[in-house]
Amino acid sequence: MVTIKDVAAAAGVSVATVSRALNNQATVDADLADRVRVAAAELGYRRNGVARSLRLQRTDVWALIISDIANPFFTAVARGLEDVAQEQGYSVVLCNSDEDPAKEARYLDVAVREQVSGVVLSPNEVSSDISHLQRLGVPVVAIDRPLREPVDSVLVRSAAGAEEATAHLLEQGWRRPACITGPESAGTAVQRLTGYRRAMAAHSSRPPKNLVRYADYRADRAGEAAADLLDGRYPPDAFFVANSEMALGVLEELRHRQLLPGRDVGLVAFDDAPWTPFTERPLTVVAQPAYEMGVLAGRLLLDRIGVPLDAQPPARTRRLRTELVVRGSSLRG
Amino acid sequence: MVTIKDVAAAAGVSVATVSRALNNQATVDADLADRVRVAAAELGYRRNGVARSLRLQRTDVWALIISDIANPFFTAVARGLEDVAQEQGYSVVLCNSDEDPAKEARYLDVAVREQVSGVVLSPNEVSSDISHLQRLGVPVVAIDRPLREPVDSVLVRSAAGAEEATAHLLEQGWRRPACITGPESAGTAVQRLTGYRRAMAAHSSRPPKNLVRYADYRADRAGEAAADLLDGRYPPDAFFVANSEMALGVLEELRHRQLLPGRDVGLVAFDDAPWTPFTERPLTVVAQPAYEMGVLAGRLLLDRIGVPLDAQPPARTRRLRTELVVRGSSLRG
DNA sequence: TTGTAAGCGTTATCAA
DNA sequence: TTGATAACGCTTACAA
Repeated sequence: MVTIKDVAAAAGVSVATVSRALNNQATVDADLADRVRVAAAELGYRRNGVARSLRLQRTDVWALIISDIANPFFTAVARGLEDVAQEQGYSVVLCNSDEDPAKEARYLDVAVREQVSGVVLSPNEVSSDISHLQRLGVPVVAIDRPLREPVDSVLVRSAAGAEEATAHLLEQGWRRPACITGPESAGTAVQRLTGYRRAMAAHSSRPPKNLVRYADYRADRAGEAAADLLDGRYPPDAFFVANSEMALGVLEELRHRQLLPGRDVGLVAFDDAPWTPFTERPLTVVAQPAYEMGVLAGRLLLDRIGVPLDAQPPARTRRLRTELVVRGSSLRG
Repeated sequence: MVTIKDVAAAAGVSVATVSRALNNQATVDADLADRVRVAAAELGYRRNGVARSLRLQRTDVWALIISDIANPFFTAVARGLEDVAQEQGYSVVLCNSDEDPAKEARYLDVAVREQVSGVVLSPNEVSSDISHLQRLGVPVVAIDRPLREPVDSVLVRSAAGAEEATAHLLEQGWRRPACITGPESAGTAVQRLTGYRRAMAAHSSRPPKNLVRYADYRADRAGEAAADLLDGRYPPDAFFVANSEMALGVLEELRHRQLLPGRDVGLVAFDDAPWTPFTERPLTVVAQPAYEMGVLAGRLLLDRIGVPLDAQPPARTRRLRTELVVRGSSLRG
């Protein structure tokens, strides 16, 4: 490995001068600086980031810990965050907790150990433990899902979006829309259910019962939930599904039963995805500004990095609006 | 920050003993080890991975640098790699090069600087520069796309898969299947085109011309390519598309023209995705064993990590078979 | 079995 | 403006 020492020897200067030259410090003579840069290039020197981090007690790395890498929502968030990061000289490393609290804890630990300078987290549970990061003063931004701890958060108005979606189904004339939501431990799942319930209550003083199922945000469990609902005593005639991945499971079950969305049943999914316009009946969705959320999270991080603990602003929460995109699957006939 | 020194003081031992105890070395007295562990837990000590890496000249981190995070193929690869890594005590950090050679170079540099102990890369170009990693003895595995340098590789039999897909279209009675492939710089794009050409040549001694377009593996460019083909003098009656993301662009263009796959045109995409069974006519695809590829890449990495340079095996290439999954979009009528 | 101390590669302080 | 040197937190000879 070529170290700063080798460069110093080659350029005939001290290691201190090399360090200063390579970090573009103004106090170094232009000629010397050139000589150093030439020597570094010739030797193929690359700064050892580990040593640098140890000395500086910080890195130029942010961690983005997401709960499902296969979910296009999170990949769009990642893009947004990364664009802000790159612009400011940070790198983003992505960690996939896979909806598994143990994996999430592992990656939070990695973030501490590797001294990342900021963490964006979509917590699996509102109770996820970020105390260690907080104690070290590493800024944390919760994204998509709320955290019990008071930290900066970028959320969507889930309840409002869910309410709008459910109201839309009712307006279309569907009588018994069911709700398939995520796990009870996820704040978003609860909020989307709340929105659904609000719309149902607003539409009728005695809303139908037993039309709610908790799945785990995964396709197959959502398919089972749909089957269970359809086999019930008073089956639903429409579905509000709390994310697009679960919509795939529901679509499979409906196809299996030869029920066509937009004709035999109504269907709206929370969360857009690239494929949603191309299902047999294009899918009506509640779109989230995922990319913007990533950008916003990055900005919140930047606001805190390098700011002393006593000058940190209080925790801020940004709640972004969703947009109902009506396509075919929610219409009647 | 709580350091090993604080733990030593609290436990009344030396830092060396703390280090040994926390690394489960056999040579340390059981009682003492317990005392150390208790002290560490009470103080909330976490080992500083940066300092450790500097001393050991290695980390427990692998980098996976992929060319498109929104592509489900790569997310499945990531899952496979991660499962192997976790099992062996490594963490995987994901970097998204976004089909941009500059970003890729940036992340390769980050990998060097941060001293990751292994890199899995889906190169944007066959000429991607990994020389620095090689010089340092950091094992590299190329995945999905070949690299000019001799490194371990996990590829699929792209040409064979493409040939099978195209032959299937021809067998179904489509006369003029077009090929929309990826950028010329990507090895996979070239191979898939080769397979297409092979099938066309095998089927007819004078295969139709001007039916090939290079897009960049992105949906919108593929849509434009489809439009261009359909507006040509002798338009195609079927499409072989080199990945599933581009299939979305083609689907959009077809819908725009009210052409239904499986009735008015034939359509096969290389690369499966979760949504492919749910398009208006379920999409026929060439499925790749993405998860297994990730697992394999991890195993190849493990074979080299910690092995001295002179004991390293020669570069190995694994070529995995694809599977043609016939659904509706390639059928006729 | 335990402790002392050197050293990983860098940056920052201080003196020249 | 430059150089010598200490320090970041850890692991590991080597000594006791």
